[in-house]
Amino acid sequence: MTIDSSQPRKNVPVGGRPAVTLAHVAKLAKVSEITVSRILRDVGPVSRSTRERVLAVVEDTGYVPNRVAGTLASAVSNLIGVIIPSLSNIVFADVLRGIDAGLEPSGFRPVIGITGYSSSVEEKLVGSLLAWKPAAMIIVGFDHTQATRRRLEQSGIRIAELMDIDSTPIDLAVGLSHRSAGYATGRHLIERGYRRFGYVGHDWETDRRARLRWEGLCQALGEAGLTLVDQALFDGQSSSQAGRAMLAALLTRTPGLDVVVFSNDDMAAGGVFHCIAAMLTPKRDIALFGFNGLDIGQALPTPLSTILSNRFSIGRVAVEQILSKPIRNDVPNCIDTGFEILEGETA
Amino acid sequence: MTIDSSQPRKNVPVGGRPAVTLAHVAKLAKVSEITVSRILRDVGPVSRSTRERVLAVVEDTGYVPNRVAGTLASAVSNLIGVIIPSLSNIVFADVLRGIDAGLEPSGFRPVIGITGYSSSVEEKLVGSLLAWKPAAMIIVGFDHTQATRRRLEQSGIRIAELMDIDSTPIDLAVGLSHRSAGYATGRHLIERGYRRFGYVGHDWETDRRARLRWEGLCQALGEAGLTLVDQALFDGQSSSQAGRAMLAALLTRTPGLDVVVFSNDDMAAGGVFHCIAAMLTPKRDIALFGFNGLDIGQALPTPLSTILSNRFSIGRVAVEQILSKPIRNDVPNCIDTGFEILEGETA
DNA sequence: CCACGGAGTGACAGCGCTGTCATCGGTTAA
DNA sequence: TTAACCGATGACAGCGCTGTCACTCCGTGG
Repeated sequence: MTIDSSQPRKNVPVGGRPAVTLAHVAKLAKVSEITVSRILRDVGPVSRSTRERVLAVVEDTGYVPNRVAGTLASAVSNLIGVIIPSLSNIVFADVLRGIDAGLEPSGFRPVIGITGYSSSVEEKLVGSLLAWKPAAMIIVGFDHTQATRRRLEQSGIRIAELMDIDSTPIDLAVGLSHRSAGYATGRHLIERGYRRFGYVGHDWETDRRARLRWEGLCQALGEAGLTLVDQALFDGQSSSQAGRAMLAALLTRTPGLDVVVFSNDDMAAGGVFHCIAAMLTPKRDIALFGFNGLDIGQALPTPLSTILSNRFSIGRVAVEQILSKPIRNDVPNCIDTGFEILEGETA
Repeated sequence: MTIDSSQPRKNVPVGGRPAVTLAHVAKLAKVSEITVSRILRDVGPVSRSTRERVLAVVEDTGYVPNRVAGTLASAVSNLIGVIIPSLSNIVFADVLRGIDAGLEPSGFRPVIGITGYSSSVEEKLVGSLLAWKPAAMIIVGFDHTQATRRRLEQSGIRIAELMDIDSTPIDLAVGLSHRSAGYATGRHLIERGYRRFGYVGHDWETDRRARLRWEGLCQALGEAGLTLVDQALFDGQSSSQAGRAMLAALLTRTPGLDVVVFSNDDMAAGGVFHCIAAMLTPKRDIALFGFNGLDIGQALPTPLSTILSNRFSIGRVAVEQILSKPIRNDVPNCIDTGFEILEGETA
């Protein structure tokens, strides 16, 4: 079964044959285009016999519906814009997994953009993704430029801002309170008897959430009449290597610390490695505490004491919310996916 | 400056105001639509004054071009379909990063699909991504169903198959020879004097590349008159936890091994953790070797001996190839991104 | 026997943009 | 002076699909 290509057509992939269109299928099945369209979308009444005949032709020709045309005609897209800061950090990969998992049954597809923590890149990405008329937009964080925020608001589509519920979203926020998580870390460690706190972190200009946790921690310490004795901040993105180096530096500079809180598990794993290399036993010699609950932390010789953030859920819940209600909330809505202290063996 | 919405229009996002269109901008700037289009795409001759006037209106109205319509009209899309098996494995996240990095300057956007290592899911994804008429398709691996392969071939667009150059691609393959990497592992370890080899792996029904490396390893051993003394395969995806448990099991079952090769760094890191917990010194008591060259392996107390695969490059090179030449190669082309032995301190 | 309703189908007009060809002054070379 | 030419602009016809409305049958109930 071949395609009539007598009429001139544009629909020719750069190096290939003309693509099969609805019109071709309709002609071959001797029905109108709209009938084929109805059958493929499973809407409206169609007789069994016509349906079967048409589906046979579709099968034969290998027809692939053109969603670009379909979206233009119906103004209903099955794309979801997704903007994340980075893929180097497994946390965002987890969120993306959750998004994909939530999207999977619905047939929606994520179009992604990676900002590299730059809000000007984010602004460009928002424009370029919005140009595809996505059904919704999912974006990590709240650090948008004025223009970004305006565009998102004006788009009219549903917007989910993820990770964080410490600010007011445009439409929907899904995440956890990083300030509370930091506070809980402080309370937990104080209750376990630690008093001389150190902190090892990474660049928090780009990681506002790490900073929020730090603030929560300081608040808990303050309420207990304690302070952070010393801290070492790595000037760059988090990594195990950085955590290892920073802990080494901190312990040299300020001996006598009880416990060191890390900005996240990557950094904390580095801390554990430093201890092993320096013949220090975590907890007995120095307690260590992370954030995120990554697999790697739990596989360490001494499982890391940390806080589990439900990254996967954050992505998934956001998608479920968005798909379940195509119009925005009247008032911005925050969904708390919570966190959980993992006792571990390092604190 | 407001939009004339007297005419009936469909272009109304589910809960919002009508969107600004080219026609609006054209009317406000008192030029034809095509002129606005030309200005925005920066094609054809346009006088300085018109350009400025139009751009001012664009700015004022916050006009966002509709790429859906543009793509339909011009048959030129700026989407790239990307299909990967998983995001839990940082390796694929790295490839995706490379893809994004390569795409970044060009304005192309990746639309992603995750198969979960299922080729029937892959088949569905290929259909659903092809429906968006992407400019090209990037897909990890060679394990496609017949139907998937046919569709990809017929699409006419450029197709890059990543990670692996041990098979013949449809159009372009970018990756490394996993068989060679396995072989190189074997040679390297034999040269260093190891003789009693063990292997710890994960489910290789789903990870064909791990199996290729294993085959290469066995070949090297065979050529040297050696064999794999014993191996432990974890029945599931790779993880540090699995590597730790499997190494423990293997060493109990078969004492006296010189060296254990792991299916990848995640597994090998678990092996290092087991050694630490069991008071074994890597290399002195038992040598360990991984694959991938992940950051985590290098941050370990004893840096992992492993092979660096250039995941980021794989993604990036694939994109560069695809963008530099919009039509397929006459004969399938393989690009070897190579690998590099990282000596480390565990073997 | 006729009106009525619903199942099954199609004609037609766009969706918002771009490719193509035409138009219209004004400048340059002959 | 005239033809050729170029820069600047626009008219128009789609791209492939779907929303809308209309039409044709049939079976049913009054």
